[in-house]
Amino acid sequence: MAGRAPTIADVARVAGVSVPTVSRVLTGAIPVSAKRRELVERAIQELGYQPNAAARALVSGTRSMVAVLAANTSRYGYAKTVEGIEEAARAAGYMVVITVVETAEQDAVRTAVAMVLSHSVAGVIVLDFDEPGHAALTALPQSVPVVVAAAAQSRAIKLPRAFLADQRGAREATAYLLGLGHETVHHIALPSSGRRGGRTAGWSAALQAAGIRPPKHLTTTWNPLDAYELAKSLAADPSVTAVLAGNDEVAAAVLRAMTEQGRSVPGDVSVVGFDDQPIASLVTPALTTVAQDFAELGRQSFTLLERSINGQESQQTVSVPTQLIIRASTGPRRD
Amino acid sequence: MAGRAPTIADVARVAGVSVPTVSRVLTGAIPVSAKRRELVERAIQELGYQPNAAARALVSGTRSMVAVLAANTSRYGYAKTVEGIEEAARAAGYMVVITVVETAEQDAVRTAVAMVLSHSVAGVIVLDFDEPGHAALTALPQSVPVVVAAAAQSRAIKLPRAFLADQRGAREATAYLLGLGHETVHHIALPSSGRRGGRTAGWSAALQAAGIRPPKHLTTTWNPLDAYELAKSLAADPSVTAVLAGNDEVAAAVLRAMTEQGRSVPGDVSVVGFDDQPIASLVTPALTTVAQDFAELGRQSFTLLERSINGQESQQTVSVPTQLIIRASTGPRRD
DNA sequence: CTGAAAGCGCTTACAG
DNA sequence: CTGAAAGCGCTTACAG
Repeated sequence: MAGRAPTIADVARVAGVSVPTVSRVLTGAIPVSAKRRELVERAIQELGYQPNAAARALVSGTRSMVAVLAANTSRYGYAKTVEGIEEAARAAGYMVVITVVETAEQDAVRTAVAMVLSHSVAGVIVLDFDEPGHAALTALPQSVPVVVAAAAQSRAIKLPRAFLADQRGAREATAYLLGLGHETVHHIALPSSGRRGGRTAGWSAALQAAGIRPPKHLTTTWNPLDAYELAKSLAADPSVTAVLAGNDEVAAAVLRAMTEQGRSVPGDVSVVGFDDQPIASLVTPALTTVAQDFAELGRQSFTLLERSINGQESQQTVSVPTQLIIRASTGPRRD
Repeated sequence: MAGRAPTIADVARVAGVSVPTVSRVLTGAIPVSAKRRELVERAIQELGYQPNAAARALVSGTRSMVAVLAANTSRYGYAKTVEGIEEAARAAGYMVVITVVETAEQDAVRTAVAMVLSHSVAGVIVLDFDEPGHAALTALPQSVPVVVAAAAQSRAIKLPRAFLADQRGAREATAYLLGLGHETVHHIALPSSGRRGGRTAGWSAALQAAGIRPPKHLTTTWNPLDAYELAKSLAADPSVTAVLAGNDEVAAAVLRAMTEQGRSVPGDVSVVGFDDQPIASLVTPALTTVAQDFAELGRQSFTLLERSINGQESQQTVSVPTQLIIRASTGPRRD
């Protein structure tokens, strides 16, 4: 393309000072006379000089990138978390590099981790939302600061962690449904990284607290069509009057399956989603859902990482609350 | 954290060879005897050595990162495009670093561009979906390979470009609606980077080809609630019998506004979305929509970028086709 | 095929 | 406050 980018030596030459002097005005640590400082600044302007991050990282160990390791980057919760990380990182002067870990298989995990490690990042945030994410977590060496962003508390790993209080959210939503007079609440879970996701645990806890034996929960994939098939079996069962879905898409699938089966929502059955995606208020009926602030999860994760990078250990775990948003898909049990 | 990462010098020492020899087995360009190669490989294994990408980039100019500049990373089309880019980049051995350009204001744009430039990336892909993206495009210097991923053809900028054939998709969808007997088609557009987005242009062209004067189109924001407000005004107008929405979320808003107004879909009004997000088949009625393959757009963009990086200029523009998916939200005009 | 030397663009002690 | 020197971890000619 065009000529090579200007270097610090070019700036020094134009400004008529030494290379270290330019470096000093750049880093700002060591004092430089006002006169030379101005000369240097002018030269930088004139040449459109940009410091070379690679050289800088090489010599000073100053890292200006953080990596995020995730199994996916486009699904709502994942994308929003990445967005929050990027926002906080950018505000702090870091760039974010993303690497997806497609599966939990050793090869995929190793390749991803090796890539990240070779790029001398300041730290890495792992989206421990699923098996691949969790596998990546365990494959990371101690040599780099790591924080985990999780969709649930749990896991014994000793690492700073930000998590969504989805267990509590599920408990509250379930209790709310029970309070509406439903005799039990059915649950369709999403695949998760734990033996049992936080939402499923919260749902189960709420039922048990009410003295109700949790019905067997169903587990679906990330493909809403699979959720739809599962939902049809629920729709065929007249004892099902309240459903807690793993996320809003699953909830939409339930809405549709119920409607097709001639069961009205919320007249015959109440449905609660998870996430509060933008579409949640637009489906018919508008979805009651447990709002999760993924962007905040991302921001908090970065804050934790920044602390770790700076050697401040401080608070190890931060929880991001959920909020039950009641709309039109839930109502009292009809006798 | 732990001790410093092993360097090429450590590997050389353990293997009992010189540093350049290690480098040679690493890069693979220059032949090395089988014996030493094996010694080196064993040492690499033993030490868990990872080449330092910064040092490598510094000396050889070998870049292993590509940047994506975008106004947003979490909305469906944006996130899917990034996903496609990441997938293709990873397969080719590149990492992707993302930077969001929040607004088209000079400050935001400059900061983002400077960040990217200082990180010696091999190239950059700009998501020219909106004003900030477009501003970033014009702020990028000639010194780095750039390709544009766009939601529409257009723009005179002389750069390799992959674009979604959304103009054609909108034209087909509009013609389909007209073929159903609707006298005209109304349109709610999303904000776009052009004076007039591809979808709007395609819609307008189809109407004109049929000798129909396009009604004034409405423009909404990315917030589905705004689309919902707009949709209410359309719902109140009995002459509206067919609506082409800017994307599936807008279409969901239209569905809801119509239903609330007592106008049935598709009995009274037909609605077509754009994107075919997973939720499209789950809303009620299932949405007829123009499917757009954003992931493919991302992959194609990367392929173009890779060519540019390797100095092969070849084909400058690639178009990713859309596909009209007919479901239940559209039907013949009822008299 | 292999090693000693030079150098990528920067920052950090070291002497003034 | 400032410049000459050394060195970060690598790769690329240069000589063998």
